[in-house]
Amino acid sequence: MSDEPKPYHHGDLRAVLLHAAEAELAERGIEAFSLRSVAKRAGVSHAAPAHHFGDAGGLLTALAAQGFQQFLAAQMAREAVAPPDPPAQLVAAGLGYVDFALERPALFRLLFGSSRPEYGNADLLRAAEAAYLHLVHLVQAAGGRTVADEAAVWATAHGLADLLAAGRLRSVGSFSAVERDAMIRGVMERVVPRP
Amino acid sequence: MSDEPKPYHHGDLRAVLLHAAEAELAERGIEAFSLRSVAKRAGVSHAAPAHHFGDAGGLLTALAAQGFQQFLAAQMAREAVAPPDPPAQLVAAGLGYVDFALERPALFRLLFGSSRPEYGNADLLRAAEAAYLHLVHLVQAAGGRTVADEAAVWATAHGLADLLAAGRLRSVGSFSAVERDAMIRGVMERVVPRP
DNA sequence: TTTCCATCTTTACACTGTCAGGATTGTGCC
DNA sequence: GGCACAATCCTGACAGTGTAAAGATGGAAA
Repeated sequence: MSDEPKPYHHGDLRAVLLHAAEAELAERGIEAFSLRSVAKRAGVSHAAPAHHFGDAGGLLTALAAQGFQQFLAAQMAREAVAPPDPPAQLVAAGLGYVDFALERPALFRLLFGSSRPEYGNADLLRAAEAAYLHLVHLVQAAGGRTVADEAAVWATAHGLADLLAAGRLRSVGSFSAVERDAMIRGVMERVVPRP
Repeated sequence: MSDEPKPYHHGDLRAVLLHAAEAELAERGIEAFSLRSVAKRAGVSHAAPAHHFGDAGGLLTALAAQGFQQFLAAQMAREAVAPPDPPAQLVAAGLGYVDFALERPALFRLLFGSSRPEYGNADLLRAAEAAYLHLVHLVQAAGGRTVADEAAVWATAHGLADLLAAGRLRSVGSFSAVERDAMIRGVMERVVPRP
């Protein structure tokens, strides 16, 4: 943005590339994602990303790791303004799950619907594991004990997020944000564990 | 397979290309899907598909339209061997939904997690609409009346299918097929409309 | 048989990711 | 301060991709 034309060693190229990559992902979608476009947007040569991320998969892996942290943050933001009882916290996590998918659909698709990130990467594994453990913790706090308890909550939130982000749930297309939230709450409450 | 080397006008190139495309999709995934590889597998020049499908998106669109029909058939196969009461039919549809995702994960991802097919295409719209209407019909037959009823069933089945096909539900990784079916049944029964 | 047209091939071009080698700049050591 | 070294970035090249244009082939209608 405010950089003067000093090509070499501008310090935080790695962060700039990650930012440019997410913008490219949001604008062109994951299908047309191009490493050269990212480099061009960052104002750098087409081979510069290789030094920081290895290859295109490495860049998308780093972006996914960062994305999982933001994904978890979106859930926690909803939990922070929800009643403290475990069922309400679980419903709030579902709302945050959908928030993230609707606000950043391309990134959401990178996290859950793409095989380009290398899921053996330590950073990505750690970030994804944190999001997973957070969900498991919420389910257990609400009294969930079985695999079905965990799967029901996760699958329902994930299905709502994926279908809404893709615009497939046509009946919800005309909903306002509050109507949509109310619907999500209603659905999530059906799968929250009941002791 | 049993074709003799008669290059020109071998009759059913369109069907052969669709078959090759699905095989390529299953083997290399949607990320590495290549039109030239499909043509090579079909034993034809790399520009031959253009005449039948226009461009790569056209081929994937036709593949998706065919895929939605098979997707609906997988649900109906489960319904055919289930009790005839509406709730059981709805649970069976969910099992078929997951069956399809597990047996053809790349195709499932093409249908629900890709923007490459052209969803304005008439054939694709018709096939997707048929699958959607079938679900809506089952929900209504079971007593569902609200948007939440429809969304709960669809999202849960879709979430289970997507997460299982991606291998994300680690707790289910060690399950046998019957154990997995039992878990899916248990989850689906929580969101089936109850009058 | 002759003409026409759908089908398929060949050729070409721009774009992509990746690699090798060269240019530039900051940094530790004397 | 001056210098070798390493980190960083650029240039150039290559194989592979999708797509368009133009030519080749063979079936079908006249």
